Amino acid sequence: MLSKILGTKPEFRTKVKEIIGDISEIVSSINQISFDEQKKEIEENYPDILKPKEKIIEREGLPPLENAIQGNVVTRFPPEPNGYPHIGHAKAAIINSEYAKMYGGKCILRMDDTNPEAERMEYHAAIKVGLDWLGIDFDLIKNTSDDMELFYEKGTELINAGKAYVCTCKRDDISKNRRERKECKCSFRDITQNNQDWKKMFEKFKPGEAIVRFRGDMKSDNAVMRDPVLFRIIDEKHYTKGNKYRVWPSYDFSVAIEDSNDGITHAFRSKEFELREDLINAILDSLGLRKPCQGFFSRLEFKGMPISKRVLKPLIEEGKVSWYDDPRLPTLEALRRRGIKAEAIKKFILSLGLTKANTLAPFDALESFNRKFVDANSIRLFMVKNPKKLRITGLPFSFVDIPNHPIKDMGKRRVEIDENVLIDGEDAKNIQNGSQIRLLGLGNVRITSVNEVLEGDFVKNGDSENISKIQWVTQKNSCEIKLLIPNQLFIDDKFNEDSLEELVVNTEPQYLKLKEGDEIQFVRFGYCRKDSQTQAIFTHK
RNA sequence: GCUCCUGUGGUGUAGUCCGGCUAAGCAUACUGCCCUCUCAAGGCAGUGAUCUCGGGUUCAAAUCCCGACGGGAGCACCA
Repeated sequence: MLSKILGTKPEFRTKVKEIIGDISEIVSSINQISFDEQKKEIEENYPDILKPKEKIIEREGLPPLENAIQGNVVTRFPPEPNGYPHIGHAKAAIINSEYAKMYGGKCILRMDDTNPEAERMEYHAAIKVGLDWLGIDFDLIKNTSDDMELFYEKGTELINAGKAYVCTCKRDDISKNRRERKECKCSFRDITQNNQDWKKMFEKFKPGEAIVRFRGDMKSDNAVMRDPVLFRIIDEKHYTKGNKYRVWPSYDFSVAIEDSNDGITHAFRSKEFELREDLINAILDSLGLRKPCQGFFSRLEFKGMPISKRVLKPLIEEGKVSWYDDPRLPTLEALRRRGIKAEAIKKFILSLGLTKANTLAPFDALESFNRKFVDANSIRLFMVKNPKKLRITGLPFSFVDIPNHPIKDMGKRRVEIDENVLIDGEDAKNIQNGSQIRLLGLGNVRITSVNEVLEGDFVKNGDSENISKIQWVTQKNSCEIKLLIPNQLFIDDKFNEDSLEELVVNTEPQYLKLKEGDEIQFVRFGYCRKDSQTQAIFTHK
């Protein structure tokens, strides 16, 4: 009661002590009155109270950005072309591009390709295809490696300012010193010496012999601040730049420079980069460059659907999973092939919000969004598993026209029929002799025999209430296809041997007329996507 | 081990910064009803959280403070 008053009338908050007495007096006097009388009093004089509460209007999309000016927001998505894009990439790309859209700004796609050992054109292309499919438009597409001269220039600047130095220590010693928070001897070399060594890195030094380190703080609690690497030597051929460069900037350095240089105002990336925020700011501060606002979000993974290359690669090598587009995987290609729509992914990801709490989303949340997109456009087709023969006598017609969709006008299809049809084995089990069944779109049949082949008589104008209604296909014209049903890949960290069911099923000849990639709903079974003339993949119920 | 992040119904989240009009909104899942020649979609209703736990501050705490516990990440010449 008190809270209610203070909430509505904040001006009373300073006089809490006085009010508190008044309220308890009033409340106790009201409590003297019986409930019915109270109710009557309210109904007569204060009917407003009885009205249901207004629904709180839910905020659409992402939470507002700090320091954002309409029209001036620039975001970016910087994937490394070292693997196939997956749902995690989608999250980063969608969040960044949505923010740009929200504020009428721009979004940049920047291929973060500064490790020639890992990058490949194949991945670069796959990322582009994936983003294209997601329907994300970028205002600018570039590669980090396009700015190598800029990195060298800024690196030189840091060395000349005494804010970076060349370190020639062994790798193990460097990490030992980091752990012990000790400076190494290279840290004390003068600027002239550093400049000479810096030049030598482009020619004389071998990979691993020298690196450029940022002068951070070896005593810092944040381990990434302990004189991190800015440049290292890699002689591997780069997939677009060839052998033009061999001194490559590290992630922290290139991101800092690029974000600042590209005019990025807001940079969102996943949580594992959180410790780098201080470093990036420190680098930009020591160069006197503008800093973007950084934001972080949790990684997105589905239960039992690993994203990491470390897990996926062996599965592919061992043949446990066919390829990166295997419908059990969370890669964009696999999701697409399985029948998940880009719009559904987008809605789903936005529904997860910008939390930093670990998210292990259940796949059914995505399915639910997808179902809404897919339902209206999916042609309904009959399909039977474990077919059981049914012979119908007294069939009065040789074809039926069946609507392609129960609500939406998607036309009808003509199905030629004769007395021999197939029904689903599961349905056949439940049929009793003498009972009636309804063959959807056809009519009722009274079962007269339940032997190896079911037999029945056609019933004209049969009642459809309280009768099981089942799908069917003809024996003569039905087509056999393979149906792939993806299940959870891992159960409790162990590969699920039954993660991909393969069924041979019979469906209508209409299937062959559909385009590859069309989403269909096999009636009473679920949504599936046509993968080829001979194969369909189960999307979800 | 050290450092950082995080903890709201079965699940995913909103609210937490600036304590009060909310014993907590939405989605999903589940249940029931309506619609229906599908076990889909759509419509309606319902179950379900004392906001990880324990202290503290306050007239008032999911919201602030302290502590514990659980989960995750970083400690690479990968990004």
